Amino acid sequence: MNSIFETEQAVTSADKTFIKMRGDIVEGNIVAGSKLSEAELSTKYQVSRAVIREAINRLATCHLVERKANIGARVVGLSPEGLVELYQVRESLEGMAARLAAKNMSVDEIGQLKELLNQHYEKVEGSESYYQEAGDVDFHYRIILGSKNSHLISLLLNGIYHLVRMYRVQLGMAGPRVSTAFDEHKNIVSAISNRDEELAEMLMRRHITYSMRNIQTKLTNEKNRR
Amino acid sequence: MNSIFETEQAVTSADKTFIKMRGDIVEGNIVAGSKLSEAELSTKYQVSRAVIREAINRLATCHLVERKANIGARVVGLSPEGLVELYQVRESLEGMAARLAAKNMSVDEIGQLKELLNQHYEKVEGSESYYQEAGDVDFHYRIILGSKNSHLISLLLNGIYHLVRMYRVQLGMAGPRVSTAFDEHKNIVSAISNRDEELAEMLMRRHITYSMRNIQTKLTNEKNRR
DNA sequence: TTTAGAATTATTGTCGACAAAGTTGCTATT
DNA sequence: AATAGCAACTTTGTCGACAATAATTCTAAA
Repeated sequence: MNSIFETEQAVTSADKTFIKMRGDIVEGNIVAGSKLSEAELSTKYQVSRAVIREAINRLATCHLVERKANIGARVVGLSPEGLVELYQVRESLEGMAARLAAKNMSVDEIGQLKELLNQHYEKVEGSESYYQEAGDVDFHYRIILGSKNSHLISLLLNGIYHLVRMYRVQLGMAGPRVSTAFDEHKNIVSAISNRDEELAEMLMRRHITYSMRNIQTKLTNEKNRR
Repeated sequence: MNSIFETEQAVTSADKTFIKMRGDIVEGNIVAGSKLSEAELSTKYQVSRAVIREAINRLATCHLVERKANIGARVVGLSPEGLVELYQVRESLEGMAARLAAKNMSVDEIGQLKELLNQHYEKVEGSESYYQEAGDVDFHYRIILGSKNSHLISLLLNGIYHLVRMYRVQLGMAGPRVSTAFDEHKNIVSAISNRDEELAEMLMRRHITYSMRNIQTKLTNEKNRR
């Protein structure tokens, strides 16, 4: 899926089911806001209800579904408000991640990050609009991992990022903002390279804020079109 | 336990067991770093292994235990590094919470917050060293709730805060810093009251950083004493 | 016709048993 | 005596059945 790491190796049946379901939710195959029937899913994914229940619990910890006792689970709904809330958290956590990355990334890792940036540049130059998704995700992933803070990594990669992807995929975030985003990435790397924690955090926060505004614009345009 | 809200009403058996276990882990009745045997816990809490498993899963989402496939779960270990990582996340999230609280709290809520502060002041004046725990937690809770951001609230209250408490309880955080902290609280409320988002965030971040340094000091003193 | 209540149906929660994987300790060979 | 491999045992993972709770339907009274 995305280049660097397929870290999560599913060993147990619940693992696999969880990952499948998560994909189906993010991609919209299981529609946002819909109710999840354990029995139904059990036949659909060919596993017992026990593993479905475990999968649902894990999805709940990613904030991809919401569970209510004795009532059941529903897929989270997508809304402009939800998007804003999500990005506020993202801004906060990734800002900190950038700060810590500036502090904790090895020179080697920073070198690789610059290398990645060069690859992106070539893609942008060649105006292959490839860039957007995978590249951007890759960039952010490296910085998050560079923070070396396990809590942060877990919250972002196992939690928030799938919801972010869900918004991106289902609201069709392709859009421009490519070259702009590239410059922002470049400046962030520069700050990290200079070990300027403050600046790295600030730039990352701005970068994410801009990105949110970009999505919001599309969201409202989408609305007006109807 | 803490004054404002006993929001989490346990309806199902797994809920209750989860809450009991969480308490036992935070209090140290189940010792940090120890392995959790499902069978053992099953007899201890008088419920089936299924509900123990569910409870353990939820504990894992709070980062209170770590699960490995086909091997089992162990209670998280307490370490200086872990504490630092935890507080970095806390700084980031609660900073954002304070910022959003400055934006989103109603004048009424702000009034109540000031009221709370007055109560604390009386306690501090009368040199009842009551203050520390409950009061501080209460203060932070209100601001977090004041952010009106459901992700933030969930991450902090259902997640991080129990781990924070675990450190506090098990490393015996009583300590001074009472009057100092009180002034910091006052300034934060002041910033929120003035709707100064930037300042509120900055002050909250500092407040948490100081608090971490305070704990760290004790941790190292503790170490040297041995 | 509408609504309150009871009976029925469907869905989630809990349980004990079995399957699969991991761990430990023994045996045999070098 | 040390180690590799096998066997017994322990622990976690998965399953289907039953219990408890919520949703629905039907009936009866206003």
